[in-house]
Amino acid sequence: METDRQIPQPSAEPPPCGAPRRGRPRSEAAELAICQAVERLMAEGGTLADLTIEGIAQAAGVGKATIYRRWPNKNALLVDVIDRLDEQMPQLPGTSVRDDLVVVMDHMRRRGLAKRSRWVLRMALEQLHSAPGLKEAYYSRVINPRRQALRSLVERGMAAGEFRSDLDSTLLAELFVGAMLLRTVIYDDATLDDPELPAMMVDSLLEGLRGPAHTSADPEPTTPVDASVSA
Amino acid sequence: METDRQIPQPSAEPPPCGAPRRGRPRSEAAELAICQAVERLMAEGGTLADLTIEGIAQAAGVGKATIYRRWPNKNALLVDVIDRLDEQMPQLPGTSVRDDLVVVMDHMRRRGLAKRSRWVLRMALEQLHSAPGLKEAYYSRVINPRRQALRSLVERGMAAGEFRSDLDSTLLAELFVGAMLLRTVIYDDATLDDPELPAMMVDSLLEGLRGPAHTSADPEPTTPVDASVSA
DNA sequence: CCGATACGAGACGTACTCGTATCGCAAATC
DNA sequence: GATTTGCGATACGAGTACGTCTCGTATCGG
Repeated sequence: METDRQIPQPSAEPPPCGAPRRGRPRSEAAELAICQAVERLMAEGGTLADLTIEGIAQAAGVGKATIYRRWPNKNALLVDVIDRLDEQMPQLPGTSVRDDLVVVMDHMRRRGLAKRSRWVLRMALEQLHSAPGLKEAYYSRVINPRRQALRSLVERGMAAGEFRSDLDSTLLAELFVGAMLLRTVIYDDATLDDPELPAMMVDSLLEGLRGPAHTSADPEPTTPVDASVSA
Repeated sequence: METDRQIPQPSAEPPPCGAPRRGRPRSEAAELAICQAVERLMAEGGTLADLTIEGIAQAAGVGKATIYRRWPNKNALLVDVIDRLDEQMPQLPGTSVRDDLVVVMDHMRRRGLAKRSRWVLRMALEQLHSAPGLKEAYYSRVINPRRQALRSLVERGMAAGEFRSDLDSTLLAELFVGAMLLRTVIYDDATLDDPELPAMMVDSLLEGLRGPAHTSADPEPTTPVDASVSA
């Protein structure tokens, strides 16, 4: 149990006020090289345990002491790197919310293809890869049977005419369960207590999420503010 | 010591055929206790690294040798436990595919509430907890800003009438991006190459996933059918 | 020039875990 | 009863990583 010791101040940001820092100043290049090395190693995949201090130091061409002079421990370094991540949002066209949404989701799609992004979540799942066979066992035993069963159910619905049949059954299944898995796995702060949630999700998806705007007359009193705030 | 004869296979399942197994037989209770201890420790959370052999042995009240007599290493034990998991599907009412789907998703919801289930995925995310602050930094820096931005976008669409406004904006946002996150994070074998995927997802969700079955005879595919189906 | 600090490199101690080996004892077959 | 195997407990070696410390060198202020 290592508690994060706060030794006086090996802090990342030495206070520029007060004494003008006698002696050799800290190399800004080293600090940059460390952070960039961490990001590079993150992009290469691997689990949290694979990100060793010595590996980071070597990748950055830096001694370990140079790292520990700036961050009290490995954890603080990683948190700091994550915190400095400049997660840029995609440029939204602003023509319609539907178009903006498509852009956002295409951004997600492309980032899903890139290794570097979503490292934290990917790292978590990559941990399964460090235990050979565990991932395969879990997927073949738990994940895939459920996917298959769900796909069969969806295909039954398509054959019965309850569901649209012009979409891929796999995609249709994912559209149905995606939000639920999101809540149960990733958004761990989201509430799951409402027993009406599944029915609401299914019926909303069946009915469609479109509003009345695509028709001409719309005397809706809610004053649609459609200012192009997409910046 | 002549090591040639002994122990070619410490396999988990000693072949019951052939010789009737001289000496003391293996305790079936020990095997059960081991598996149950693993499942219990899984339920308690923690990462893959927290599941140590000695911890398992102690939790099971068993010596380490008893474990290694049955499984060649820790990984095989875990894979075996995962593989023996009796993942039962929920009983489907079968009245309609929609009702079945609601049951399936409610099953997911309830399992999401239970700690024990989905251990492998949870364990992966729990790894973030082993690095204090990392999860918080990632969520506050990456996940939550995107959630917030997406929610603002959805609310803009609701205000503009493009989207339904009778649903919670958070839920609406999750319905839109759920499937995409599913593919980018969990279903890593799913393809993301199709650049039309986001538009197809968004438009399908807007249009609704219902088929023509609930009406008598109207196979028109494009006209949005708006039956009065209030939940 | 001098003290102070930073640098890269790497040795070092600590702690943890895996997987093996050993030690009495227990439970089965021969 | 002798032998063989399993049992829990635990010592052991090997490996890994963290975080500290030392060494010789480099760079700052004074």
